[in-house]
Amino acid sequence: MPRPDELQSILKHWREAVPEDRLAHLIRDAARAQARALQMRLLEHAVSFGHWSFLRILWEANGLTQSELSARAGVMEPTTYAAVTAMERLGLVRRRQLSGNRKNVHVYLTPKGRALRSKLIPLAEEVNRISVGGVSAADVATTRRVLLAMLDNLAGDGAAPANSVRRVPSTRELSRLPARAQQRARKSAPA
Amino acid sequence: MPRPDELQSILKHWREAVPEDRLAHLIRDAARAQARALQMRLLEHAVSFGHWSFLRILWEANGLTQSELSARAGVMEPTTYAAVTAMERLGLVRRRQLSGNRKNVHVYLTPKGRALRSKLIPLAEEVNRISVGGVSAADVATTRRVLLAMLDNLAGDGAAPANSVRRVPSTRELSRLPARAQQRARKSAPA
DNA sequence: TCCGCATTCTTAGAGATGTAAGAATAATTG
DNA sequence: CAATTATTCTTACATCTCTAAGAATGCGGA
Repeated sequence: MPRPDELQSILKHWREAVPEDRLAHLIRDAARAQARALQMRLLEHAVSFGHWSFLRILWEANGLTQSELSARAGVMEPTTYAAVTAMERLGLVRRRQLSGNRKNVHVYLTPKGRALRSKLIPLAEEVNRISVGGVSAADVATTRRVLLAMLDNLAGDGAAPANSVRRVPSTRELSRLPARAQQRARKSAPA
Repeated sequence: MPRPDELQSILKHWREAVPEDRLAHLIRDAARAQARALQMRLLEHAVSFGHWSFLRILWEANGLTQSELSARAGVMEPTTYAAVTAMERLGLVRRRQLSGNRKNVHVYLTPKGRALRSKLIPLAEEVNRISVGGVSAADVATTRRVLLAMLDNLAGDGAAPANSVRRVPSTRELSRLPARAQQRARKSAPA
């Protein structure tokens, strides 16, 4: 989440040196800028950016299970678990199990969680309005279409080039060295 | 970093329910999909996605200080510090102080770090090629222009609506409750 | 010149997210 | 029906990034 002055610097970077394939980088920067803009606004309502995505799903589909929530949010279950736990502590949602199934945990909005909707949605709309200010609707539509196409193109990736495994190669595998080292460093000065 | 099957589900979501202002969400998903595609390829060379951005900067400007690196990467200094430490441990870079200044720490690529360039750049180009497959150059250009405009629009944000402070309102401030709780939970079952 | 402020690096710790693995429960099938 | 398999939640731990604060160093004005 870069700060405003750094955004300026990033902008400068984009205006000056835009070689060739930097589209991916641009997308990343734009995503971060938007996330930051929204987060600043959400914080005034004591909602973190992480919770926003889950709240938004629940406003549309209250009572989903945690795994359904995970799928819709596009994150793994531990992420959802942590977020739901935090939101429950903040009184925004409640876990409940329905009779007949002791495995599934359904997540329900509390009145407080539901009430946030009318406050938070306008903030997202404001950020959107600011973002696309001065951009024609046609260009926004094109951008949307291109991003969708990219998502489509990349969704097939991962199955991939046949010449190697390349199937979610367990992040650890090779980062084990630095991991261990960091851990060692941390533990060498505990209390 | 969602998995391929989840990407499918995300895609479906975008094709079916695309209400109004979801552009921000789309940008986020696209950024994640691209990051993931690149990361999978980088891992085969023992490079994490986090290191990639720093390496790329150093290939263009070897010997920057850590704070210069931070500015160019658009991240805070602790992030850079951690990444440089990890990369140093992996033998990709070396910290060095120039005589005349004992404060600034310059970061230099090792031969190993430099050699990665010719291996890694093609991977990024491949991801880019896959991403924009089937999209016209004109549409890509439009997308680039729109994203740049968005970045521009959002860069001014943060100074903001005059009716409230809204100046990087210290992420902690309100998330203090859940934070404490998590900490408590973690410490209640240590060794 | 020297003192105070600014810069730079570093440390501490929180939060989001991921992978891996465990436990409980449901579903399926021989 | 019982045993195996799959699903769901949970825990553990790693990584990346941030904010906050400390320490060392450099710099500029009284």
